Amino acid sequence: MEKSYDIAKTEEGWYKIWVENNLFKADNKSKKPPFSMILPPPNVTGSLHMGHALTFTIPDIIIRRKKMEGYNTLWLPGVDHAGIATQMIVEKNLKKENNQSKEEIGRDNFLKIVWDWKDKSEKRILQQVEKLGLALDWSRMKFTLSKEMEDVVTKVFVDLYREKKIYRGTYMVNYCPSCKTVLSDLEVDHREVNGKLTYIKYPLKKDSTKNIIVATTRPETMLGDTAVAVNPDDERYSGLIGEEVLLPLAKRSIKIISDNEVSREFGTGAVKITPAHDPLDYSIALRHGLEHRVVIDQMGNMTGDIPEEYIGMNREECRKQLTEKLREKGLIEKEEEHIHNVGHCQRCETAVEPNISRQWFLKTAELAKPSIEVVEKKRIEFIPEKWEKVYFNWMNNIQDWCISRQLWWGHRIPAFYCRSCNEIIVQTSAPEKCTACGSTDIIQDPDVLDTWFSSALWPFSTLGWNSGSDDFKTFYPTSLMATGFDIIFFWVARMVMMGIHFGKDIPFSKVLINGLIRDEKGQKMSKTKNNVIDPLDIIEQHGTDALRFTLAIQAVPGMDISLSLSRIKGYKAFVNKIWNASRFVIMNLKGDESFDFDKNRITIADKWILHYLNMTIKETNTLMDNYRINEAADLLYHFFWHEYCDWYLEFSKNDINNRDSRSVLKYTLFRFMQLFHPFMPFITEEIYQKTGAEGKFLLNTEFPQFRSENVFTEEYLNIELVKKIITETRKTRTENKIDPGTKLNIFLKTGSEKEKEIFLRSEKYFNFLTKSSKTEIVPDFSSLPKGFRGVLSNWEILLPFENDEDREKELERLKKEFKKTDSMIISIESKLSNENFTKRAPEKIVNGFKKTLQESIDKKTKIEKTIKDLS
RNA sequence: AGGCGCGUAGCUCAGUUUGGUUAGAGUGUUACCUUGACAUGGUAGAAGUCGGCGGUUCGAGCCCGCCCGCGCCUACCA
Repeated sequence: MEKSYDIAKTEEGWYKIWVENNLFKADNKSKKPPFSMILPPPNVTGSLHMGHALTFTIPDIIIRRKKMEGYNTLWLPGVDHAGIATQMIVEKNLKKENNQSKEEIGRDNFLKIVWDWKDKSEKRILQQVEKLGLALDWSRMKFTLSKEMEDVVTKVFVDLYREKKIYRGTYMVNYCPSCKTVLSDLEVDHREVNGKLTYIKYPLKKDSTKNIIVATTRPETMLGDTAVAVNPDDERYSGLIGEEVLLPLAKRSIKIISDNEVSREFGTGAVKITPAHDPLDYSIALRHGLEHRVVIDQMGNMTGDIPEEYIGMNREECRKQLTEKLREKGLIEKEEEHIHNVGHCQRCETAVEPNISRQWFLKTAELAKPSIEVVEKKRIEFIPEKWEKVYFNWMNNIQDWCISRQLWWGHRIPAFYCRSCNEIIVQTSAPEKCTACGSTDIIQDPDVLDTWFSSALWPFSTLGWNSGSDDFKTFYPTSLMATGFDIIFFWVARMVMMGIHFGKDIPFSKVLINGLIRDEKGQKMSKTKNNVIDPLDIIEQHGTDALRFTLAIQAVPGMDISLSLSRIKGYKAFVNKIWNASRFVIMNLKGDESFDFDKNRITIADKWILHYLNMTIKETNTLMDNYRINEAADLLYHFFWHEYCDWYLEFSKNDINNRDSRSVLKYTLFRFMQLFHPFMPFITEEIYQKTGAEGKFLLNTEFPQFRSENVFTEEYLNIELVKKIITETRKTRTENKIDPGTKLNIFLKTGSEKEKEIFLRSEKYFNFLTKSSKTEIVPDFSSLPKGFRGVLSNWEILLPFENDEDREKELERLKKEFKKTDSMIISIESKLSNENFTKRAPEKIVNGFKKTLQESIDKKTKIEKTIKDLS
């Protein structure tokens, strides 16, 4: 085996072999209990980022272990067509390369280009996903816009329409003037913007010397005003309700009305009403039967029945010019700096324009009800639980979902309109003639569905729900959905609604929520901040295993992760450590080892590690069962490095000629490879194969379980004692600057016959690890030459002085230790002298304190005596 | 405006659900060591008023209350 671990050599080969050997392939006929997950499909436009690495690694760890535990596992991969994002990119390319717009080449031609582009882009993202080593069943790979998915989407749409849950209506929606489509509420990000609050005088019609002042952040919308509203309880304006004002610049007069939704405190308490361009105004207008005047078009330019000079002008420019004009006319009372929330398009960051248009909506209230119930009843569990609240909060206030988009790339809405009689026909395939009037002049709705509509169906559409497949029967509901908190509303909530409605059951029983990946300063990663860590770079330089382990050990459920390079490097060193420890074991194996070793022929150290490993396995399983992946990773890390490598491998160097000890060495290494395999699939497989796996793969082996035959409590405690004596001896050596290479005669003293026996059984380990040429246990140090002293509870250590100068130093050190021990005794004594404590605390705790106290007192006495000796 | 979360070693973070003996990890840092698995290493250290105050308790990093600082989500105040 090579002296240092070659990442590329190991990580390149195995994935292909695993896939070729169908290791990840699910079996829908299996009698084993199923465990299934659906991969959150990455966007076809995307490239792998750290968020993916985390969201994919954690479930991979889970499913690999589940498979090893004997479950019939399925992890189904897929890719999302990502409506707006993809269309925008391809449109941009088309403009850049051919200077053409999509309208110029037409819908069909454009879509052909998108499909070509999708094929290329998909290949790239999938290659990147593969680098993570995920146990995905590629034979079941799905695409959200494939024919198969389209059939499901269409059927669902038609069914919902027939159930009257999908309807078409004219409402105020969010419109992105840049993407040129409507957006759902969720696709709008509210951001604080420094704006101006402009106070404008609207002169009264009956007496133009008087006016009512309104405050607005968007003066340009005044051209579409159809009223001014005040609160009915606002005394300042009570006499004006019902009066008319002259709308400046527009040569129209509008009424002053009253409405409870108007706040008296904000601005002047009077608000201009622009029903076509503001959601609040829209709802007030509905109540009062006000006219809608559209003055801003879908591109964000001024339009409609407005003064000539503004027509076609951009909304921001118009705001400036119009304000100037008002100022000239003396109609601006004042302008104030004003920070307010403005909706922005999530994709392109353009400020959205509230817009009235006719769109398709999904009625959500009825679907939400059972979806709330299943979480309340814990049929679906959020991990960590706190995300339930977020889910409930949204579900309880859910609004109807605007599902149509003015795009070409997506699932076309299966609605057909008769141009002769305006009949709307919703069905899975295009009608030949109108079902009402028989006309053949029929056109399909040009719009497509929100990308998230197909995503909402993902857990059952991918399993062949439509065709009643065995996959659906075997693997639905799925077991676990691992995803980020940012898409609980977008995706999780909607999957639950659709899953219950169409899948007739919850889509998954657990939702594992992971946090955000940040940089090492806790900042969000973004291209503009130039702090993005690319997982592919990390994999290239430090390996997938190191990246996976770093993510795993840091992934506290639901918490953000600050990812630092130094930490990754630290775990890369750990991977190397695993390599070298394995190298040691493998180098020492002779080929005659057996996992069926003779318990009577193994050493006390063997029993110690078997016991310790057994306990660790038990704890690991408990942690993993509770999705505490990070704690399991931490536990294994510590145990492997600081118990197995630091102690056991050192002990074992003394027992290498014992065939049964070598067997334990091989056995324990094998167990470690199994335990680590879900976290670090590559290096563990490599090492497992080197120890002679005989055609099997780690994933086919049974995950370690607690075994009662490996309980050796006494031996475990004995070695723990010897470890302490060794550490104290080493400490005495290094503290006194004894050359590490020098072999010494070491003298020990103990007050316990029992511990003396224990020690003698492990003396060889002691000699080996303390560089003792000869160890003598003596009843008394007084007849010996003076030396450095180490003190444990029941033990004393003496390392003879090389020369006399050392004595002072030694005294000083002992005094310090005396003080430390003494203060500890005082603290424990005060605790134990408290009757309340001894009476009420559990016996185990009290006894623990008592034991520690006795040990400390012993130690103190010994130090005291030693100090006297040396003085 | 509501809701959620965070504050623990120089830095980045576990541990708090279930209170219990001397609070852990990575990195950094000190001394020594090219010991035959490993210098991506070893041995032994130093380093923390667990944000502040108060309460409950025999006992609080952990439970409760208040305060300070920071972050996020939701929401139609023009």
